Amino acid sequence: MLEQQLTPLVLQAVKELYGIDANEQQVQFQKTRPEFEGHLTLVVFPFVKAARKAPAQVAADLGGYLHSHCPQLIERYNAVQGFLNLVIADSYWLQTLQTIAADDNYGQQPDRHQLMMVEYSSPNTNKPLHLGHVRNNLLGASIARIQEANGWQVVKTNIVNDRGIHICKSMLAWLRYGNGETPESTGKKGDHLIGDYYVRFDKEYKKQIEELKAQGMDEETAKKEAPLIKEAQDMLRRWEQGDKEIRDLWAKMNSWVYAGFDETYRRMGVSFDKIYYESNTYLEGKKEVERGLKEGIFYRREDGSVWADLTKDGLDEKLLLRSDGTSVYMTQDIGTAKLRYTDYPINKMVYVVGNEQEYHFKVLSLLLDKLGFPFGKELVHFSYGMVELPNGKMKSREGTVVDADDLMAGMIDEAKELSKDKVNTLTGITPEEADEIARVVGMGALKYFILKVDPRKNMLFNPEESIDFNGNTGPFIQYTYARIRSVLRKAEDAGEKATNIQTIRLNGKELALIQRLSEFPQTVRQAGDDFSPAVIANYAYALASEFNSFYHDFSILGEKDEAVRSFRLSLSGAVAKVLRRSACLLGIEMPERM
RNA sequence: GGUUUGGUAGCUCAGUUGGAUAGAGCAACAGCCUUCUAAGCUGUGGGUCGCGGGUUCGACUCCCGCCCAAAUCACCA
Repeated sequence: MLEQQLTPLVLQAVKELYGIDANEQQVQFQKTRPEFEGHLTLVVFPFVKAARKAPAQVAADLGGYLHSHCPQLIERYNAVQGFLNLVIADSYWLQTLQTIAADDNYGQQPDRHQLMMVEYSSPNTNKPLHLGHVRNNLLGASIARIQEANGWQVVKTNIVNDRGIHICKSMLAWLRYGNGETPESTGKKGDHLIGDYYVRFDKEYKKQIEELKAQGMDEETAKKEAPLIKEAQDMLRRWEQGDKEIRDLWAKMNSWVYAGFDETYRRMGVSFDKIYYESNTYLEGKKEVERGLKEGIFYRREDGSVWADLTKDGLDEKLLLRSDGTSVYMTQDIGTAKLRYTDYPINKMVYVVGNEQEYHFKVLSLLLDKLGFPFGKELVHFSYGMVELPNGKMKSREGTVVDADDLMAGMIDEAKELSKDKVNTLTGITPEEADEIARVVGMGALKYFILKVDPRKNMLFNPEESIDFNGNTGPFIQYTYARIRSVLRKAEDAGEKATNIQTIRLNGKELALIQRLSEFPQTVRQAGDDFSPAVIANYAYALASEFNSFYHDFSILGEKDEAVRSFRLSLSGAVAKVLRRSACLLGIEMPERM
């Protein structure tokens, strides 16, 4: 890398010119701002005091030194105040492009020989996926790809919350009001069908509460005493006891939901290597808690409930088993962790879970550590922000959720509508291809929209305003790619070749593109270190944007000079490759035409 | 109340160990298709970087105080 090449020379320069023993930290390079001439800028302020000279003088001195010691690399320089702008020779950039073009895995970091498990999605089985899950799934899938690019071996996992009071509510409502409806009989996706009964339960439950209140009961008591909730709780108890009738119903309804989820995951383009079910892990969690109890890590209260005392760690006391012996969320997570580490040699565990659960994961980390799991302390809670609607948070019971299936279908419809005139002008296009383009572009718009924002921040989604297809969007990047592909196809037809050209003069836009391309590996590393697909999205946008500007100003195939034409083909090919790779890290597909 | 996170253009967002005159997109306005795909390109307007102090050659960035918003502190998940 350029900076690494120049740093020792700068250290040598300050030593010789001023007698300063500087360290690498003080050698600060940054990309030259567009309003100045140059590509790389050395910030000389760190040396100004010790040099006892004006900043502009130091910059000029260092410029002269670097230029005379490395004329083949540094063609010119200019000093503006404390900034030394270096003009790097074309030959360096041409060589850089050559290296990039020849590398089929450009950006891929060396193998770490370590395994990272990424948990994401983690749905409840009582309702369909909504926009919040979409953010989770897209982030999880993207992070998995980004960490693979950073040399990790990645196992994607999903913990399905398939048991508990929530699913009992749906089951009960279905038994009472369902008349034996099935996905087949209604033509509804299974997850939506179950979700409808979850909503139905809530409606009837509220009705009962109101009736009880009308009879003079206070709200708190009414919520506990309503027959429906008591029945649901009874159902949960029977489930835990293994009541065959309840278990059969539960299995049937969950299977409907899974078929629905599979469909949604498929459309979303996310997948898992291993799926865990809470109904299988909660007992394991209980065992671990019992062990902790025996070993004196936890304690039992008089009512029989089991607790962990975390006051010494600056946290509170945490419940692990209820007084009736049933498990809570934490118990289940402990069990799931145990099973996972028996199944895989995990070096790092990552949980993609919303920031509302930060406290939970702080506690989980501590508890796993206390229980003697080596991975406890280092678990990563990849905590992302909520998706908010203009009038606040989404609430499934209040019907203010944006459904995942509806959202995806809407995006694809919109892409189809928008592209109708355009796509039909493409030669030899079939209706199937046109549909496929609409699907890829619609999903690309949705994915980019969600992934381009910093995961840690809450983000706003306004259902009234459609997601853009112009500007800083997924389709912008896809379109740039499709245009390049079109040019490359034409070049191939004409027998044009991208060859290794080392002798031409570069224009500013070509040079900016090569420099941008050269930043890809560090961008991948940063995205991995920060767990941020947004870093990749921003990079891809900058690259596409710069290419479009170049494409507008210069002809590739129409260029008279054969060497330049060949170089531009090579450059365009490299841009397409890196755009594709970036999009892939985001889980965005690229159309060959659009 | 404690803890955590955030507050940048009308709106949605970038701004990576502190660096030059804080950037994009959308929306508005004005241009550019007989030339490799106009989902594109070029330009104009739009800012007290929540407020006030401090640290220093230099602060959107670091520190302190305050204001606002969100999350969390459950025998919920």
